Amino acid sequence: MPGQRSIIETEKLVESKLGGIPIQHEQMAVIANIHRAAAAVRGHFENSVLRGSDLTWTAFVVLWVVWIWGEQETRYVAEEAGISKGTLTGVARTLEGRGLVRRTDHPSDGRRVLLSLTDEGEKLMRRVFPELNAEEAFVAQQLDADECKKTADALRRIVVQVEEHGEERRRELLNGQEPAPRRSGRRAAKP
Amino acid sequence: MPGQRSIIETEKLVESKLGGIPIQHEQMAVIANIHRAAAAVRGHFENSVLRGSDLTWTAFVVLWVVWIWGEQETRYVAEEAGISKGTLTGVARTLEGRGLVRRTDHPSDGRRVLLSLTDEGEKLMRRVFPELNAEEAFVAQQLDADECKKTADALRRIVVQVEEHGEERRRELLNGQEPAPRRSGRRAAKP
DNA sequence: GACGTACAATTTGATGTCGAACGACCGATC
DNA sequence: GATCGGTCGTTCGACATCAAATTGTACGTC
Repeated sequence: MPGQRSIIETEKLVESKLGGIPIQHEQMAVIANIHRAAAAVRGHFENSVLRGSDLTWTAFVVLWVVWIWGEQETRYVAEEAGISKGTLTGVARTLEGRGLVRRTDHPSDGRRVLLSLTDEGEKLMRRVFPELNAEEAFVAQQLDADECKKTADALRRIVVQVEEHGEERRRELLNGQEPAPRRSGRRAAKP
Repeated sequence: MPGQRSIIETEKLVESKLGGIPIQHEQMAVIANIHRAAAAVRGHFENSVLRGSDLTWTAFVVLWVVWIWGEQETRYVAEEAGISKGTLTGVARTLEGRGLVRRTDHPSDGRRVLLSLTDEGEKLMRRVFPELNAEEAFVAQQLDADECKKTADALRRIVVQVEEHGEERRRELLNGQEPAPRRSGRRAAKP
């Protein structure tokens, strides 16, 4: 999955494909590498420590959030885990089916649902998390502590940039037009 | 999606959850941020320039590979795009249905299939790629060229580490046991 | 208490995601 | 020219993924 082709060669081809339209090379490279790294790391985790417990990366992240922060409303879990609330419904169902999490009705608000770990879920996380952290150290082995910090900081600034200015940017790009609907997704019922 | 909670607070909780087992903090932070950044950037792309053409990020990457490198065997496209060959089959089917790519039998090897862009696919990429590159520049706006380079390099080293040593590492972790089967996936047919 | 607005999670439909099983095919060897 | 080990893309099953539609609840106002 690391570009089998050289970066230089790729950029030359991109230039020629576009016939002189200027390209932001450094930005293109850093964004491409973010995706490569995320996929490679996720794959390594799923095929090492998560495989034995039959967890996907997403399922692990959800468990992690509930483990660290305790019983939480589902929308906070979704936000912390970085997935949509619709996705969380499915993931929570899977985890509930395996006896790792529990759903509880909110004591005072009938709309809300709380997620918490079962004893088995707690036990699993106490075992799996240190193993996973060891793999985090493994994949980042070639970076010293300072490089880790600087890289983490740069990535955080990208996240902040999208969070703070992304929505406005998307509005500007649309320039007044209504956003195109997504092709997939639920259709309106006939009345 | 950026941790609503503070890093410091999170780390304290992790410590207490584990009761003294030491954790690699810098590595944990950089890996967490890689995933946050990848998800945020992908979401921004899909909701800005890709939305109008009804492309997912994966579909765009596949188109990009075929656009830049020309007609290619599917296994190379999958590798360059960073997805499994099974996934590529589905994505290529979708793109073929929209008239953006074409499948061609390999001239001398009946097992292989070649992917290439249709004229419509070419036209789409000439229009969409510069737009997407502009969004790459937008999300990386807070990083100067040098920071982009350093960050891209650090991420590349993580990818290389996993590619070069991941498989061996996973073997060591198993320590001679056969790997656990994945729960999902095709089952063997009855004989 | 009926009504309306707002917000919560779930459902839905199309698509992506993986690894393993599978069938078609290649090339070599006998 | 039959067999055999290996490779290629596809199929399969379980799951993840999103946004929009939907259902249900909360909490005002009248």
